[in-house]
Amino acid sequence: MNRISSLNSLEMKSVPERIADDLRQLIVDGALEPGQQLSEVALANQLGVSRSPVREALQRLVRERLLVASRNRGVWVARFTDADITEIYDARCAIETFAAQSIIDSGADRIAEVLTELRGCLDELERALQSGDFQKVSSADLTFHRALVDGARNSRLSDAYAILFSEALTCIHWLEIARPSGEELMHDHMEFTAALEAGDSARMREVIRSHLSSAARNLTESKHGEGPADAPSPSAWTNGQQENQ
Amino acid sequence: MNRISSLNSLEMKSVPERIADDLRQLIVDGALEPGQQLSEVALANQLGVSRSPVREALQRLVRERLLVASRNRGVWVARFTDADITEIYDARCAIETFAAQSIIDSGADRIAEVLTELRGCLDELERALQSGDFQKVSSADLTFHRALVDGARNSRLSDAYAILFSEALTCIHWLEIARPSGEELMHDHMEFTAALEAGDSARMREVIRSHLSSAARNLTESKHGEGPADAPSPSAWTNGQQENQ
DNA sequence: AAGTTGTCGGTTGTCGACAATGTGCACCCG
DNA sequence: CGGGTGCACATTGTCGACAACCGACAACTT
Repeated sequence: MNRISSLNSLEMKSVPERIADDLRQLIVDGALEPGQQLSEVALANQLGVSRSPVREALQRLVRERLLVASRNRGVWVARFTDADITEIYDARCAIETFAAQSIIDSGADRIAEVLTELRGCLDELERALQSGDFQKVSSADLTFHRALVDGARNSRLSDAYAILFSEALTCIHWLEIARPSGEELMHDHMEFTAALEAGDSARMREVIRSHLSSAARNLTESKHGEGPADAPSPSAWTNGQQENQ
Repeated sequence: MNRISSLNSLEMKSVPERIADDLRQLIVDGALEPGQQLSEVALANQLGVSRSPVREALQRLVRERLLVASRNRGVWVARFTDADITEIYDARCAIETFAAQSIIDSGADRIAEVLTELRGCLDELERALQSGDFQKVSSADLTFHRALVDGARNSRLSDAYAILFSEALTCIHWLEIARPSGEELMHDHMEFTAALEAGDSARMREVIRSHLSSAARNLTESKHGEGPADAPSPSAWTNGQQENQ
């Protein structure tokens, strides 16, 4: 990246986008409690901008399901249920499985290309595990899975996957017990790489399914009783109506 | 549904949501040309509201990829390339395949349930084909595929699929040549049902893959030279930077 | 006392005006 | 005549203020 393009990229992001990115990071890192209400005016004052860009950022996060909105009432940090966790990991499974198949179908060159990426991520993951920094481990895990999905060269799937991963990370950070052991993590990811290297679709499917379903099970099994007390979260819709906004 | 709840549902949707729904319908139906610019002020005046709700609606459609935005320049109706069509149908394939697998794994009861739905959609599709109304055929086709995906009981996948189908319909309406023959359509959808009834995952995968890839091929093969002349569409980004907003 | 209705605080929803930005064109200079 | 510069226009981006709305509590009625 040369000097000019790096200069451009400084102001590339719009204000709402930067606000959304910051808030997303706060939620994913667990700095904002599930069920906590966010006020447009409060955020606007805090950030020194008007409500418009804040509002736009919040709407984005609502669409990413990290926030829940109730019309004329407010927005709250999403509280993920077991059903949500199952949905998220099932959806991740759908995308990863297809991505793997797609890569395998793309021929040996593409496979080799992705394998190189994946092995780099694997090294990084090992270093992160040895450092014991959970933040780094999450990040390396994300990078690995994204590398796999991005290997399918499908921006729509990549975008959808990014959102799902944010949700998953949020769940993980609030259910700290659910951290998988380092050995299991390394083992699973090496299985990924091996199955891809072998070009074995069926095995790949099984590896992905098993990895994600065990991860989901870890999350749903840990009784998340340590969550914050029931905040005045959006608990008031009378019928089957979905959340609005 | 009693009289009162039907009254409630009149004002259930927010203004931005209704605007987005209307615009989406216009785009999907082909009433708005690809590459055509949409002005916030013009739409606001036309609808008798201010720019705020219009702006929010446009942002939603941008996120659904039916519109393309360029900061401080405007928004345009998306122009789908062959690469887009491939992406869209690949992504649909990913979701439908997983949904089918998920339904099959849910056991005989769920399968029977979905089969009932699907057979209803099949009847409707046949009626639509006999009527020769392409609008109805599209709608019946949509209902069928949505019934399959919704059968997986995964709201995240269902939402993602809805967006993909809108994109696909938009492509179809602008490439009218690409309409599949009625026989092929009925045949494919009956194959779906049969494979699901048999609970045969591998066959289901193959049926979905084949149906969607042939549909995508129809779209990409028809040289879409009949599209509108090059509008001043967003063609001005200097480097690999994605579209913004 | 139970149910209904009125009021109130707080939040978002909408609006019109202004500022900032990017584009295209005419102009100027070499 | 070509390349760069500055201007003018159109569009979005942002702002502050007001209106509409929802939920909760209190007062009222029966």
